[in-house]
Amino acid sequence: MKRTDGITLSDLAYESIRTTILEGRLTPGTPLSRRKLADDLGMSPVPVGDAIARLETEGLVESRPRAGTRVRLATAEEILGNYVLREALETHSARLFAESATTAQRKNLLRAAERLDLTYNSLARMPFVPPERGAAVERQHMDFHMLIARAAGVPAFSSAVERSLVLLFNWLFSRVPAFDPFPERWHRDLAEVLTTGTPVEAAEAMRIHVRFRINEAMERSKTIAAEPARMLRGPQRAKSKTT
Amino acid sequence: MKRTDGITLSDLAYESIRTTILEGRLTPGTPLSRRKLADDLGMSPVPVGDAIARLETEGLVESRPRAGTRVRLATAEEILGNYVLREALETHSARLFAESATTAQRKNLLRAAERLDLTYNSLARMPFVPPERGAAVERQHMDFHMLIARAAGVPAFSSAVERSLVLLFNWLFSRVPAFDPFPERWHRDLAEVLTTGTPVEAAEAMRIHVRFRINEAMERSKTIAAEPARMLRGPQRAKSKTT
DNA sequence: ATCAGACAACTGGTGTACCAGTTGATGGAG
DNA sequence: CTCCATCAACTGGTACACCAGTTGTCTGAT
Repeated sequence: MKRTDGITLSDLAYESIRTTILEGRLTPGTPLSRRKLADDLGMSPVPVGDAIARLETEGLVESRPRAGTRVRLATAEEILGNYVLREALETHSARLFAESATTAQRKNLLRAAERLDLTYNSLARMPFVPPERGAAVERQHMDFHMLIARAAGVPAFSSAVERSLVLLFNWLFSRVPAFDPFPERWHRDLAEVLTTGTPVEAAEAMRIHVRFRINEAMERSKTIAAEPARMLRGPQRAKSKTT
Repeated sequence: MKRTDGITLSDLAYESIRTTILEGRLTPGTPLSRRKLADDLGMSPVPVGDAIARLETEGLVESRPRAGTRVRLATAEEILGNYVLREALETHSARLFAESATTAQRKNLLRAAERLDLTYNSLARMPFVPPERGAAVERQHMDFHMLIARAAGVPAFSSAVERSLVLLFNWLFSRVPAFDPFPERWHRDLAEVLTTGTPVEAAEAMRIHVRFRINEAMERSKTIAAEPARMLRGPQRAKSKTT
């Protein structure tokens, strides 16, 4: 997984592009030119192409062989599929946390939950949420979940959780304006079960948490499906000649 | 994830190398030369390097920047970490199967379980298991688990399960001689719970199944840890000069 | 004004060349 | 005989060049 040795240019390009996308500074649909990126990063197109290939397997980017590469927004099916995956990973994550998190980790989680709920509640009171603010809070939300996943101390596991979350939150915060109201103590209640409940209770609490988001996301996807398609994929040419 | 368009040479190389490893025809420790592979496949080293990079993120291959690439055997920690991931994925897989598999899928699973147990039992009676045979049965075992995972019909999910299984079974069937005795009806019993039990029962049955393998694998890793290291990683040079 | 057709610019994929770093064998010193 | 410094051969990473395919625009006919 991780290069044990010094980092390569390809790694550098990968990290750079990835964080740029994750921070929302590169919105879905934006075309990415291998050569342009190479110029910006001061390297040749080859390592950039390598990095893009990696991002493609992560689903963050879509590249059609000779027609360009763009930042990708997952399809509704994909998000749904990803949720299935996420339910598997996060319920287990919650179970492990309840089983074996240290007291320090539990305290930490409770604090993070409190902060997160505060943020969401303040957002809910705002008439309009600027995009950067929305992206920032989704990132905070993601960090909350990663706090739980990382507590197990198993990199293979937490990185799998991360991949799943990245796909989702990238999708979520690409369409920030409408924040569905969250329950006032949504994350605090969850954190409380995780820190004081049994592993099974923790897993079930997380399952409910995740499913709440599924429904919300699918609800949104309906509104979305029709409208931004034109922006995301370039027009398809039918065919050339009849003869 | 999947190239929507026609396949590239890089894809071809990836598939080729991957299946070769998975079928056990390329055992861990085998050095892979980008150029040699390129010659064999009739292409240039570039797409091969691309393929190798992808295999590296999967953990099937390890490449040190200018010192060669070899087929990789996961470390014991990694296998343990992977098992955590697998427990998450497979218990959910079992739950989903119990919830929503069709009757055809259920029948299919029962039949596969029967065949698999038969194979394992016949293997257990053999005084010596030839490596190819061992690899073949592990592949059959993997197919059994994939049958469950694929029933959900969610590619993102089943491919995650597959990645996890690949890492594990690649490890398992690289060391075939010692087959721990499995319970006579090990998989048949599991399949029965999955097809007739409640989702929760199915998940728990799978959890036990997976944990059985964890213990077995960790037991083995002790015997292994000391011995094959020399074969897997080349000797490290200390340093050059004292001056 | 509309639209089919053509075209120039650009895209990603790949072949070739080159580089610095690593390796394992070799040969000489003790 | 043992050991270590040396070195030729090979490795993966990267740059550069080139290609076929796609795109969006611009043109000219209707």
